[in-house]
Amino acid sequence: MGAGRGRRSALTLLEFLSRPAVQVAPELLGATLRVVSLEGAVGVRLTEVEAYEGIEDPASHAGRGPTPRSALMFGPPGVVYVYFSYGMHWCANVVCRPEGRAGAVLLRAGEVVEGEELARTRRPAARSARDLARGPARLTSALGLTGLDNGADLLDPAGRVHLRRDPSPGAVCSGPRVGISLATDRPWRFWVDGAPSVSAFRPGVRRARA
DNA sequence: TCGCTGATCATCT
DNA sequence: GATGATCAGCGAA
Repeated sequence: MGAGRGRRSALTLLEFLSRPAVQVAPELLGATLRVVSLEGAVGVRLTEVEAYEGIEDPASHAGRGPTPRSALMFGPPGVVYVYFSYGMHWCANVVCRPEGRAGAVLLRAGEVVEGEELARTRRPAARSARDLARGPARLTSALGLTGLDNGADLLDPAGRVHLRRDPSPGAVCSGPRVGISLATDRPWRFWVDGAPSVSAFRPGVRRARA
């Protein structure tokens, strides 16, 4: 923690993640998430995230109080929350706030900065490097995270998931969250201005009934 | 490049 | 029984 580097660097990772997701999310931009496996390591520099809070946030998995799935969001911070989406994709969050208060930051997009070859084998459909981790399910897939990693502890140096913050991510933009149909007025999506890996904005649409 | 659609199942009402 | 923090593939422009 050098002098003059801002408040973010002065906080320990635990203190950093103990705050509300809305505060953590924009400062997570530029950070690198690194996942080590038997196949190798993949590192992704985050360019887009979304904040989800607790019972005060209807769009959050924790919006109706703890359920078997969302219980992790009410647990201690620094834990990875991985959930199964649309019957086929995994999406990853970083849990925030002290135990008992729910909050999480959804990892929406990033740039692969380590292990690109391994990421490509996991994402054969990607047409270009920027497509490797463009979108929450793609990002999670490129990193090799699945439900087996649900509950993994970022604060454990011996664990296989690590987070390295970056004090200077560049200009940060914010806007409405993607793919939700509740609380769409909250500008809790944050991204690095101009980053090519930022996913396209799509409003949440309810599927028409058959 | 844009827009639409099918795939597919855990979770919650 | 309906919904959803999505993606890939396709056809049209």
